[in-house]
Amino acid sequence: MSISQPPEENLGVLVRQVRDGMFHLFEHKLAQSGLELNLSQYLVLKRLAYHGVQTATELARAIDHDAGAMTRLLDKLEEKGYLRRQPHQEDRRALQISLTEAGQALWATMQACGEASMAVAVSDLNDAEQDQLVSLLKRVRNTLESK
Amino acid sequence: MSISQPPEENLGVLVRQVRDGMFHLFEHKLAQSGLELNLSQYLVLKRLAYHGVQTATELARAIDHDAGAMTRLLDKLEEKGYLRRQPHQEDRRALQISLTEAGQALWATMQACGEASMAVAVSDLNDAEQDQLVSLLKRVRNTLESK
DNA sequence: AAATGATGATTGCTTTGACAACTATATCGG
DNA sequence: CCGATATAGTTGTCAAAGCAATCATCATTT
Repeated sequence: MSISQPPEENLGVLVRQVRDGMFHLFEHKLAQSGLELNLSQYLVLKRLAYHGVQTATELARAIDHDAGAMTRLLDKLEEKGYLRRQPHQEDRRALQISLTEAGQALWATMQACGEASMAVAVSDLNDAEQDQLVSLLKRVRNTLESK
Repeated sequence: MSISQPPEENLGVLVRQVRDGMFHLFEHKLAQSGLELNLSQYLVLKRLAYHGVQTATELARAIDHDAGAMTRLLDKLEEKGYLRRQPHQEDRRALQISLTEAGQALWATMQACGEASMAVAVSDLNDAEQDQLVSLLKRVRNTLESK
């Protein structure tokens, strides 16, 4: 069966390698652009750019992070002036986190890095193959998240 | 184009989710079996089980780890009695690392965890689809590692 | 309305892994 | 053979992320 034949070419190893490869490529591109940010911070900005105001919990879930890690990640981005924390209107426990002007400007640059990295990663696949890959990965992800 | 249409369904996010999903499932299965080991340690044992004696550098490269991280990882596994470090015969800088009896016994148990996790992950794909997925991922990986 | 339990955010603690500096040994150019 | 350089492994330091505990607030139940 397809699961465990070759010593180090199985699905688990491959997914890991691809993930790490994309990760390194992306962080390299960020550094090249003079941006001192990491992937997690990028994902938070992306989420805010696409979904507008969010709570810390929403952000944590979106990027699959611990709440404590999110607090500290937000500290850094707020400190650098890319986002602001405001009290939530209806829930006094929660925050309303949004991008500042600087954050929105930053997002444009980072988005370019993200798209460039992705383009490199899939440069050997045609459109149909890309769709196929995405479709297969979605099914695996859905299987996994349904435990 | 297929790269960046849906907000959070692109290849990068998916690879990340699948990798994390498989990772958590596997570590959960290890814990269930009463094994206090993590994925990296598993990968080292796997490498030793399949390739016999290895140097620390070979192991580090095999699991894509820093040399310093490898030293400490080996410390833990040696301390628990799963492997031994012996001086290399031809190169006095290097080590010959091999599994102990306990390490080989442990490997059998861990292998079962690994295969069970993998089986869950791909349970929604038929054999042809699994091969397709592996093939596409290999191409992406090869593209990435050729920079 | 009070009590109980759930949720949002923060903080302290720990583990993991990267990076850099260092030592010892090996290899290569002259 | 000798000096320069590269490689193997170890160690110190750091940042990122997970977990547990805490506090405040919300929701539910009676």
